[in-house]
Amino acid sequence: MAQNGKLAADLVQKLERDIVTGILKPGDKLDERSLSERFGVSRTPVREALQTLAGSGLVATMPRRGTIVASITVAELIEMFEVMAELEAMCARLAARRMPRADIENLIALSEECSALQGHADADAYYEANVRFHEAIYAGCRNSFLERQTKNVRNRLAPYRRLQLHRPGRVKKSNNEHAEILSAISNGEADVAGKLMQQHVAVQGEALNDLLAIVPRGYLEPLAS
Amino acid sequence: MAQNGKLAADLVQKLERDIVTGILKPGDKLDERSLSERFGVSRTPVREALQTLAGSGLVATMPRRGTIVASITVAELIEMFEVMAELEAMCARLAARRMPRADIENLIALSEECSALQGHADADAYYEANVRFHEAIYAGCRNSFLERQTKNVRNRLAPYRRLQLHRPGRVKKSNNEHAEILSAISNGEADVAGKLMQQHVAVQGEALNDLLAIVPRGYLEPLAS
DNA sequence: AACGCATTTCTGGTATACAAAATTGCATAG
DNA sequence: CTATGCAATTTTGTATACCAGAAATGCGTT
Repeated sequence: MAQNGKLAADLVQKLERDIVTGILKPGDKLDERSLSERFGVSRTPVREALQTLAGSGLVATMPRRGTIVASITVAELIEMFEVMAELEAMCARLAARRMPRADIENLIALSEECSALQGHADADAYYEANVRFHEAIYAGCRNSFLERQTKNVRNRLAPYRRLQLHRPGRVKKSNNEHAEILSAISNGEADVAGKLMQQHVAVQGEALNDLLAIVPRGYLEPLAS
Repeated sequence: MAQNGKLAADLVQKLERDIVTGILKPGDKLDERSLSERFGVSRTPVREALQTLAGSGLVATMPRRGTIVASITVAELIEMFEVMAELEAMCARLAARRMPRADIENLIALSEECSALQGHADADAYYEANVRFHEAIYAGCRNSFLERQTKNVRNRLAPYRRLQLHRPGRVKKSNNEHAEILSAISNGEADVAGKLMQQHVAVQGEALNDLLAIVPRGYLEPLAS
């Protein structure tokens, strides 16, 4: 997609990984000089990388004020989850119609992987398995543009989605929903799969309040923006 | 969003406009030096601008091979229209639920503007009115993230959508569909509005063949990519 | 002691210079 | 006459130097 030079491309990947995995948190400052020293390159590729990341929305740069890991407002968080739910629903609908049998078998395996990690102490392990399950469905929609678009929004929401796991009972409920979605896809029930996925991903009602309650300070912009 | 320096931001706007309005066509080469001379700036802001445009997908840059106005494959074209239809459908669904009365009045005016330009000689005039009608619905969904996302995909499809108008009979059919969509939104029938919009935007069956038939060479990448 | 203004310093924005890679054209050989 | 390979030129990628604007700090005044 956004192919820059080799150095810049490397930086994009590294920074992206650090943001998505939570090493870099929303609001963290990304100083050009320190980054260039840390990676042993000049400021130019660093700027190109930040530019690319700004394009995909993972970082925000204010003119003359520097670049930070994107932190969003509560309103944007709600908006993005609303869109995310609908994008994933579309993936599920299309997957129900298009996913080959072999890939569905694989999806079953990924679902079982999630179940196996249900009570696991390491929340990250479940998170990763969960990501693989969802990505398998993205791939199943057989629309690589939709797949990229969906992954992009998911990346931007990653810091916030990660928080949801820590809510007690969430993992078990999530697994049950996976099973239902899987069944709908397997039976080719497109609309059912879409609706279930939409509800699975959407954050509404109490769940939204719970999420907002555990978002650390700095993850969200103050109201005065 | 992607706030770069003043010069770069200007360039982004200008180039974006030229691409969306068709002055720059898919496959056109964007030489850094000529652009910098033409706009009277150095290569740095030009590169930043191209970087940003690459992020939004309007241009494609291959390492050491330069930047061109993005030209897509037939497969991508189909994929993008599929997603576009669904994004606009979501806008319409939400607009049916959330659009204030005053804005609906405005939407009616825009619809009439489209109708008035139906037989007009200047196809571009209708195209612009059509864009305003659709954008009013994007705004009506009251989800600015969805609005941005939808506009982004529409921009990328602009060079191809523009071609559709030239198909005889299309404009009249389009106007009838507008009226139906408008009515559904006005009555708060979310699912109906969504379904109608999805069908209005989707390019399928014969319409797809017609579109592909009039796409000029260079607008689509050769199969060997 | 506190508030406001000026100066300094730090960081981002722009320009330019340099290096590396790719394309193109010419020359030579088959 | 054509094809292949080498060289020259063009163009991108990276580094560095310079400039401008914003934040921070310190001094003076009230």
